Amino acid sequence: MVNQQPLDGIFHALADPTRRAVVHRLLKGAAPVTQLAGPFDMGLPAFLKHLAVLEGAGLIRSEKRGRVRTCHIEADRLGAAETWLSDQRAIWQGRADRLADFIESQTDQEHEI
Amino acid sequence: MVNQQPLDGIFHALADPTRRAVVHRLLKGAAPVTQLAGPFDMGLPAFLKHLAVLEGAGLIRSEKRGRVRTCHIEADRLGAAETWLSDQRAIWQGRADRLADFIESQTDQEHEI
DNA sequence: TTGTTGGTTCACCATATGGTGAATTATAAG
DNA sequence: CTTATAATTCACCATATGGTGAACCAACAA
Repeated sequence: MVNQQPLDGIFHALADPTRRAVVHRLLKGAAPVTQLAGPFDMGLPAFLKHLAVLEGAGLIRSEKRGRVRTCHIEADRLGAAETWLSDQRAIWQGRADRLADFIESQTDQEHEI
Repeated sequence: MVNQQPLDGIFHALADPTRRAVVHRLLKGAAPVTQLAGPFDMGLPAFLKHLAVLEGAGLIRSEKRGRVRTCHIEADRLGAAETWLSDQRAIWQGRADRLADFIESQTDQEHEI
C-alpha cells in the first residue's frame, strides 16, 4: 500500500469500535491515557497502539506532563471525513438520472418474478 | 476482531483510495465490473476483492445478467457514516466547556517558555 | 464449433493489524 | 530511600489485508 492520503488514515482510524469510542469520549473533554483505557478489555500496550493510530491520523493530539500523557481531540480532522461524505452525497443528489437506477432494479426484479 | 458493527465495515471500506474511487464513480451511475476496474493498476482478482469489501459493507449492490455483473451504489449506507460523524460534531459543538481545552493547551505552552 | 470476452476461483505471498505478557523507565508519594 | 503509579518498549503470535499469476467457467459472436 503505497498511497497514504489523509482520508485513508482517518477512515481507517474510525473503522474500529474502540477507536470510535475513544473519539466519542474525548469529544467531551481531554483525558489521560490510563483513564481513557479504563473501559476497554485489553492491555495497555494494545490500547496504546489504538491511540497511536488515532494520533497518526491526526484525530487526536497528546502531551506529556510529568508521567501522565493527556489526550485531546482534534475535531477538525473529523470534518475532513464529513466533508468527503457530504461531497459524495452532493454528487448523488445532483444526479439528473437517478431514476434510471430505480427502473433498472425494477426490471431485474421482474425477471425474478 | 470479534466485533462487526455496521460502521466498522463502512469506515473500513472507505479507508482505501481504490474503493473510495469506485464509490465516487458509481455515484454517477451503475457500471459493469470490467469497466469499473479499467482505471486501476491491478489485476481483476485484486479488484474483485475490493468490490467484495464494498458489497460486504453494503455500500454497493450487484446483479449479474448474462455474463456481465453490474454494480450499483447503495447511497443510504454512506448516510450511516455521515450520521455518525455529524452526531460527533454535534457533541463537540454542544460542549459548554470547550474553552477549557484551549486554556489547558496555553498553560502547557507557558511551561515550555 | 471455435474463439473471445467477462468474471470467477485458487493457491500463494508479503506485510499490516490487533492482541499478548514481561521487562523497563520515569515520576510521584510515603 | 523505597515503593507505587503511568506509561513505554520489546519480542512474539494469529489472523486479516491486498496483491499476484494461472487455471477455469459461462455466455456471446463468428
